[in-house]
Amino acid sequence: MDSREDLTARARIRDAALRHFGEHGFDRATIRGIAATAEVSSGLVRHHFGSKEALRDACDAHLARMVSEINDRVRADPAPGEVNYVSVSLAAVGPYRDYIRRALVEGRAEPLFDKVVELSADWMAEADKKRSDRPVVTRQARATVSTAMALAVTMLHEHVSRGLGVDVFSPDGEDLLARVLLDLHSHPMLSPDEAAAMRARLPGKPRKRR
Amino acid sequence: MDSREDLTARARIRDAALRHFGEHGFDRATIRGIAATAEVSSGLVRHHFGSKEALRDACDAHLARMVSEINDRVRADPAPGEVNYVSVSLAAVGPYRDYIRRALVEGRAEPLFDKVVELSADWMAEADKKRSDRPVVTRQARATVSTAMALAVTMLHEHVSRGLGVDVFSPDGEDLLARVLLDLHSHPMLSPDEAAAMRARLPGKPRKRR
DNA sequence: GTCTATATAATGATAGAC
DNA sequence: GTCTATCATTATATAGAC
Repeated sequence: MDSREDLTARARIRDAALRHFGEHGFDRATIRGIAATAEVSSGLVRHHFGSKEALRDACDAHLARMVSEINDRVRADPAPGEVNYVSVSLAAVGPYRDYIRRALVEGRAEPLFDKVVELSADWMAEADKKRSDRPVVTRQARATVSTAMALAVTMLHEHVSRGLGVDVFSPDGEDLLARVLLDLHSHPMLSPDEAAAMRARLPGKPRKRR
Repeated sequence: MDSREDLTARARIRDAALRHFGEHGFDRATIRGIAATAEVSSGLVRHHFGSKEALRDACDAHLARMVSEINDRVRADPAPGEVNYVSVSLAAVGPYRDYIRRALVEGRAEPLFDKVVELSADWMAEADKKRSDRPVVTRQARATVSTAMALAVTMLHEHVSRGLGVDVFSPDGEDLLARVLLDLHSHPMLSPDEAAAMRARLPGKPRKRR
């Protein structure tokens, strides 16, 4: 959260909003509470942002900017074939995790999701080179679903933590999670033959690549 | 939603609450709105459930009962090696999709999640028989993460729909999604060697199975 | 840019009649 | 079991002073 104490009031309000929205959700969070955290009056919040909705929009926009920067940094980074492209992004985005989680399930923060899909597609393009059979669906489609799956653990972290017996955001949890993901990602649920058979049994007419 | 018109007022309120909570979220949903949908007075809601929170608890409990029934039905069903165990559950639970989605991301509806994990673990036990190498993590752990991933598309359906270019809950979307999942599940992201190499590079000390 | 004070509107909870 | 009426709280939005 920019960690400096001498931020403009506007920035302090925005950061406070990010925290409150993340912690309590948009509805439960109050302008007064945000103002208190930012150490300003509720009137000033209105002066700068106009309304609660607009304040949320400002939060989304700020996050999108940040994600763009992270995106560039990850791309520049030479770390090859890292499955953890999502973990990396999420780590960088750490303090905003709660906010992002809520935003995503509410269908907001589109630029954020789409950036991660791009990243995933890049990685997948590499993997596709080693692949013998031609994919039956576009890379974009596979990257999208793959991204959703990669975000699932974060989205459902309470349940995953319960199932794993350890908080997934703790060091132990991260370690265990990494091992689980490694196992899952190296052991396909279906053989190519099984997949083909199931695909043949699909109700819809055979369709074009989309 | 039990679809009968002649339900007890209590049941009508509960069903209306399920819809309102799902559509608008718990905070935004109002007792008055729920009462209106159920065609009763707001006073009666209080009479039957005491408070908004208690009403939500009743919704969760009702859903848990339903899921248990679905669970039993799926288990009894001879459909073998169906990847779609989640789709099946979700289809049966269709009208409550929005409610479930919100409940899950808020860390609620534990019994629901845990039941699906059980189902997933059962299916995985079958798959493990065909497996040569010994998994490095418990089946419970793998089933948990796997379940979270399987639920991801539902959780993030707006974003997935946007990425796919088609509503995932439409017939076309379901068809495309099925093909994507088939492709993803039959093409591991990592080879066993790669996975082993990455596991070796993991920071934590090698750990016991958990 | 920043504050205080107030208007206005909803909502959850409650009490009590039928 | 069901309703009407009302209270008390809380939050956003607003207006205007410094």
